[in-house]
Amino acid sequence: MPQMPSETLCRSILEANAATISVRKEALAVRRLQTILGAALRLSAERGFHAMSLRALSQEAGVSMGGLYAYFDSKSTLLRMILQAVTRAVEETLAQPPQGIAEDPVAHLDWLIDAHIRLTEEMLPWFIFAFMEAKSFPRDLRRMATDSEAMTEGYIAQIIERAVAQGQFRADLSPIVPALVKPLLQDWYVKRTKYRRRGIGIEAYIATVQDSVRRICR
Amino acid sequence: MPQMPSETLCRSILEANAATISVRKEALAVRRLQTILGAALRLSAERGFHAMSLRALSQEAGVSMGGLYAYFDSKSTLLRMILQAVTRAVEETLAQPPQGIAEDPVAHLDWLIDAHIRLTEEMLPWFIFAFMEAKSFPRDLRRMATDSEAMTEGYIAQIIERAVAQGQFRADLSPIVPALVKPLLQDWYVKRTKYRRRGIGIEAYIATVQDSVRRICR
DNA sequence: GCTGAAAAACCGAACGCTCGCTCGAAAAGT
DNA sequence: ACTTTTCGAGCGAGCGTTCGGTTTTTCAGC
Repeated sequence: MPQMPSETLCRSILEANAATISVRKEALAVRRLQTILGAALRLSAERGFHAMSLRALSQEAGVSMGGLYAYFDSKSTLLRMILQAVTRAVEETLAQPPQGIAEDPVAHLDWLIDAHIRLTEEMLPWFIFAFMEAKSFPRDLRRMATDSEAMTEGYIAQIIERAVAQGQFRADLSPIVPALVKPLLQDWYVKRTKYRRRGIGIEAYIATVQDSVRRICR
Repeated sequence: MPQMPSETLCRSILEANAATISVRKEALAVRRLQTILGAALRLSAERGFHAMSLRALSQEAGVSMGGLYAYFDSKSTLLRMILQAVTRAVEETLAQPPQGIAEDPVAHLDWLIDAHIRLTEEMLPWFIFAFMEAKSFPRDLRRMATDSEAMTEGYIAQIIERAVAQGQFRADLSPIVPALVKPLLQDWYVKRTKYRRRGIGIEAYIATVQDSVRRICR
């Protein structure tokens, strides 16, 4: 299973949660976080986060029960860590389009589709986790997830608007269209098994989504 | 919250699970099933099926613990009941297109989109449940869910193929396109809250999806 | 229409088990 | 010697499930 530089990822998680993590040595903490979070994602993928017991996590990660609690103070904090990492990754990625691309809305839209799908590919287990678990948990976390989603849709809507203003997209476009792009991006990781089984690669998928969105809007 | 003739639905569930339901009087059993399943869907919507305790269900439904077990022999049987009802509803609906519509693939596709979205609207809590819970449970149930999804996609693929053969859709259509229609149908109930908040109605949503799919394919 | 006993439906305390979480002690690191 | 990290048995709570007893319904015989 492919993975983002999970060391970088875990280091930023460590920073964000320094208050609740009692291990002081950074290098050690980062390494441990990687194994713990990796194990948590693996087990959650099987039967869901709620069904994953901390005893099972302890065994899978090779860390004792007490050892786990040096890295989070409750199971739901563990959930929060993962969800925050995912939303942060999306925000950081989409906020940094390549120089000058914003001037050509159609190219910008193509880039956004490409960047989003590739990001979810790099962090596949993280995104699958976030998508599957976000619904069944505390208010504030659910808010965070929907806010993040709204942000993505906002980007898309802005780009489309600009394209309409420049006459590159048709003017009578339904205001619902920006909302329909997101599920097309998500399907790549939500139904990942299906696409893998059919031998559909990421390049072909990206190209199809880009082409479809352009056809809808033109 | 709107609902399908839940009496009819529960009657068919009763038939299908007659073996494990110990209550003999049909009218009574159907009524009770409605309240139990209704309560189960309501509670599951809050924090997920796994997080719903049977004690909470017992209270919400106004039926004792022992009383619940007259209608299912284990919590996962309850899950099976709901999932089966949903997949059956999809199968029955899509298998019965209006007379003669199959001859015009484009009209057929419009009808399928319309019928699918309206069905999920009628049975909203059921579909939300199936979508959110299907992943975290036994192999055979997951198979059932993915098979049902594959069936829907199969219908779509067939219709598109016919439209291509008749020259109504372009011949160089990506084979990925049929897969992309399903998430557009699903978004209506998966992100239902969002659309409700924005005041987007089912008619507008259906029209946008139909139009988008046609534009992708032409 | 009434009665009474058999059948059906219903109840909820109790059971065994697993859960998230704690904490005093052992081990490792410096 | 002292701080940091790791350990895992043990705690109370809550879970799904059971089952002996109670209530309600049914219906034959009068």
